[in-house]
Amino acid sequence: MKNQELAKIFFEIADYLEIDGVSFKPYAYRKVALLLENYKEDVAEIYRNGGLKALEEIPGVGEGIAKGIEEYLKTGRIKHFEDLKNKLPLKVDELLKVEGIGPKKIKTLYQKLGIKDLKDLTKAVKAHKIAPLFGFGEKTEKNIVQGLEFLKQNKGRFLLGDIMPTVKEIINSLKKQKEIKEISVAGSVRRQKETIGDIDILVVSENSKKTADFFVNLPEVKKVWAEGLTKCSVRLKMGFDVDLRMVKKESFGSALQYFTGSKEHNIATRKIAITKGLKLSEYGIFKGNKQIAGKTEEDVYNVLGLSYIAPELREDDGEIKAALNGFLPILVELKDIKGDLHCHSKPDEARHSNNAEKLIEEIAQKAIDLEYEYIGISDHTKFLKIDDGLDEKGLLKQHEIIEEINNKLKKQGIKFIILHGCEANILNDGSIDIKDEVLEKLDYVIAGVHSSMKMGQKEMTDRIVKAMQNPNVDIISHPTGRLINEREEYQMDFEKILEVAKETGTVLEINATPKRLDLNGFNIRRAKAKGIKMIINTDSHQKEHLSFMEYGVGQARRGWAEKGDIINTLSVEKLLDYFK
DNA sequence: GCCGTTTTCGGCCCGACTGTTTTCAGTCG
Repeated sequence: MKNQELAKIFFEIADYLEIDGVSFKPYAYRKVALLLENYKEDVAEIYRNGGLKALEEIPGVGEGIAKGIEEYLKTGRIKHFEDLKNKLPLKVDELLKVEGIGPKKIKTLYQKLGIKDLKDLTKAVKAHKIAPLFGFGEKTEKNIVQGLEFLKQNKGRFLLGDIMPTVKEIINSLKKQKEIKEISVAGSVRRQKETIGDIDILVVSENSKKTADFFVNLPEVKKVWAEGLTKCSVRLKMGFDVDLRMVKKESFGSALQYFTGSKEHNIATRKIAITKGLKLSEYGIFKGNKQIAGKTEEDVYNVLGLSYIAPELREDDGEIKAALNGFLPILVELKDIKGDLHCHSKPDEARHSNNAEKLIEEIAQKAIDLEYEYIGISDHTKFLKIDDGLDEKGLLKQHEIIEEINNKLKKQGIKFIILHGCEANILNDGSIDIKDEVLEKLDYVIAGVHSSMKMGQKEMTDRIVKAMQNPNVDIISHPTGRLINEREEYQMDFEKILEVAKETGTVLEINATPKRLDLNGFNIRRAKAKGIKMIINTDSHQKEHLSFMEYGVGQARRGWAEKGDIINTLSVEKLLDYFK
C-alpha cells in the first residue's frame, strides 16, 4: 500500500517544516500521516476511483495534501519534499530520536557545525564542539551524550505481555501500603498497546515521602533516576523505566485521563473543553479559576458531554464522535470468555513423552481454575515434523484419550468439557495436511500458515482463501502471520481474505500470544466492520500460557469488539452449533 | 495546511522542566 509510504513522507515533511520554523503546517502534515498509517482504504484506490475530490474527502486532507498525494502516485515523488531535503540535507528522523534535541537544536547544529546525522553528532560531542555554541552549554552537551548512549543500548519497545507480570507485582505491592488511597497504571499499558515504551503509575497518597521511599526500594528496582514528592523515576532490573506520580485526590481522575493518553485523544478532549469555555489539564476541568471536575475520569468525560470512553479506545480514531452521539461499543471483557480453543498439549520439553493423558488433564485443570466452561486441544499436525505434528492415526488416538478424560470429569460431577481440534497446516497450494475424513471427526479445525511465508501476494491470498473454502476448516489461526519486532505480515490481500471469511463463515483468530497479537486491534476493527466472527485464543504451548488471554481481550477491545463478535463467549452448545 | 453548532478567515492543547538566560526558548510527555 502507498499509504505507509506517504505517511512516512508526511512525517518527514512535518519535521523539516518544523526545523524551518514553519508553524501549524507540521501539525497538519502529522495529523494526515498518523491517519494514513492505519487507514483502511488504499489511497491509490481512492484516487483511481474518485480523483482529487475523493482524496479531499479523507479527514485532514485538503487541497494541498491531496495534490501532494496525486503527485506521488503519478511520479513517485513530491517536489515540495525533495526541495526541503535539498535545502536541509539531514537525517532528521534519526537525529530527532536523540532525547533532548529537537528541531531547533538540529537546525543550529547543522548551520554551525554541519551535523547531518548521528555519526556527525557523535563526532562533535567527542570533540566538545557543542557546549560553546550559543544557546547550548555544558549540560546540553552532556545530555546529548547520554541521549546517544541510550539510543545505542535501547532495544526498542517492550512487549506488553513481557512486562505486564512485573507491572502487576509492583501495583500489588503498592496497594498493600495503607497510606495509598487510589492507584492505577496509566499510559500505553492501560490502553493495552502491543508494545510499551515506559510505565506510568498514578497514586493518591496520604504520605508522599513514605510512598516514594517504599517505591524506590522495591526489589524490582535497579536504579533510581529521581525521587521526589510528586514524581519518582526508576529503571527496573528488567530494563524498562517506571514513573510513579503522586497526585492530589481532587485531580486523580483528570491526571489519570491525562497520563493515559493517547496524546491525540488528549488534544481532542481539550479542544472540546475549549469550545465549552472550559480548560482541561491534568489538574482538572476549570471554568475560569474554579475547578468543576477532576476527581474521577467519569466526571471529566461527563462534563465534556461525552460518555465514558474505555482506555483501549482512546486513540482519537472515532471514539470522541461515538461518545458524543452515544454510539460507543460495549466492549468484550475477560470475564465474558468461556473457553480457549487453541492449546497445544505437547509442550516443547515433553514432546516425546508418553503421558499425553496427564498433560491434557493438567491443562483442563488450569482452565477450570480460570472458570472456563470448556477448553480445546489443538496440536500441530504432521507437516510440522519438527514440532512432532500428529498424523491421522495420532489424532484419532488423541480423540479417544480426550473422550476418556471427559467421561472421568462427568463421573466426578465436574461441569466442564474438553473439545478436540487441531491446528492443521495450510500447504502451499491451499490444501490441508490432514485427510477430510479425520478432520470431520474433530469438534473443530484450526488451520494456519506455518511454512513458505514469503510467497507473493496473489499466491498467498489464493492459498488462504482455498483453506477457508474447505468446509472442515472453522478457524484461521494468526491470520496475518506477523511477529512483533521480528517479522512482517504475509503478503496478501487482506480485504479479499475478509470477504471470503464472511462468505464462508470462517472464524478469524485473535491470537493472544504476546509477540503475535494477530489479528491486532486495527485488523479486528476491519473484521468487525464486515460482520466477521472472531475467537480469542492463547495458542498456549504450556498451561501457564493460558493466562495470555487478557492480552487478546485487550486487542479485541482496541478493535472495538463486543461480546457478540467473539465466539468463545458462547456456551459450548452454541459454539459447537456455530461450527456445524 | 486544514477547518468551521463561535469563524470561508483566524485560529490551531497544556503544563513542567531544563538550561540557558536575566525573562525565555526549546523539549518533552
